[in-house]
Amino acid sequence: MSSHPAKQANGSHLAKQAGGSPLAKQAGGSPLAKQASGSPLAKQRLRVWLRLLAAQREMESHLRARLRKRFDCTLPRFDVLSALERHRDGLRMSDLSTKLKVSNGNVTGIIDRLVGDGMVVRASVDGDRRAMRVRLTPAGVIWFGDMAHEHEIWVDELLAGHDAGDLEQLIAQLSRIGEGENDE
Amino acid sequence: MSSHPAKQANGSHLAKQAGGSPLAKQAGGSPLAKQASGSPLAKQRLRVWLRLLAAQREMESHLRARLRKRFDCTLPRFDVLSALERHRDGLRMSDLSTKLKVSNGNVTGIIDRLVGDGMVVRASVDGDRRAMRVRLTPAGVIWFGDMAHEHEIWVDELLAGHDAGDLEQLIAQLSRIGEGENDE
DNA sequence: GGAATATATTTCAAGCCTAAAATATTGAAC
DNA sequence: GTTCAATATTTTAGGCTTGAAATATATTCC
Repeated sequence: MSSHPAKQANGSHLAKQAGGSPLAKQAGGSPLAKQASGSPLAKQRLRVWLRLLAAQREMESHLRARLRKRFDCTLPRFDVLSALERHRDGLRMSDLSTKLKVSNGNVTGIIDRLVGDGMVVRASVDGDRRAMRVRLTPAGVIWFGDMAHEHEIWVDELLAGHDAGDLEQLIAQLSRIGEGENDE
Repeated sequence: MSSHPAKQANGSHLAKQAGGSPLAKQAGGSPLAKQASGSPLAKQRLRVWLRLLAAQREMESHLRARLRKRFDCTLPRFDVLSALERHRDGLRMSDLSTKLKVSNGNVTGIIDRLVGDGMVVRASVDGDRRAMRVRLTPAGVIWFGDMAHEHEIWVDELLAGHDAGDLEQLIAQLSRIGEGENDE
């Protein structure tokens, strides 16, 4: 996951950018024209993307390690349980993949394992024999409750350096990235 | 990846309060007002984490799809090539895993495949027969150059809604998350 | 020099992930 | 009612990812 081009192979063989003026000439007509290619703003956006990625990885890696050591649970499993916790009446497989934004096949595998652990159950949906409704078991509810509690503390610690104002700024800026998407 | 506890079924055992956060007081009214969850600030931090995750996934998923369709390349491969592009004299396997923050075994597999594709080569390091120096091949340089160029445009598009001020804010806030880490 | 320890890399098992193909069922058009 | 497209899920193939164990080489300490 990620991508840091940061400084593309400029000076060598690739034609790439006229070379003279740093401000792109704005090749006008051609839709395939290099557009924003070397602009300072594009570079800054690239920097933001790399930072975003680094921050996400940093936090995810901490959370994954803790979840594993303390609860022998993975992040994907935690995510699924979390979604199910908010929908005690159950969710369909497709609801899960939509909410978590992962592929259908992926959800199938995660649910298989959670079923094997006795944390969730699959039930048929009446009126539609194609669909499956997935629910937390009582054990799943308890397990997730314990984990969620600690998880919140971990996140709080990881972002301890950010006060209310910082957080508000972040929410505002980050919310404009997926634009339109809104879980729940 | 990710994690949305959002509303854990707490109310039972563990005592709360995030150890590290000095600002985490303000739980408002009665002791009971602390409710089934942590302080409002902790909740807000959780919200930020979820947004961060959503934004990252959104961008990553777009970039991955484009990279695949246009260049038949994956993001991890792109990342490795990117690191190597910035170090034409080559990097050791361990340098790569450090820079990309992924495990050693992971890098081994990615490099194996890139070698198979003729985009990088492994050479022994003299003075240390344990180590391997990995370098881009000429074909790798060209391939990465092409991809990096488009990749920058894609990122530019994905963050088109953010102006210089927004970007500066984001960089400032995000930089304080990994705290201390700094690639290159 | 030789033993213990540390470093660099690979291998391994298990799980995550996607895109695409395969199944099964539903719903709509005819 | 049969055909055809859409929907819900699983399966499959290939690749990514981790943490831990295994190898091989270096270094340090005696």
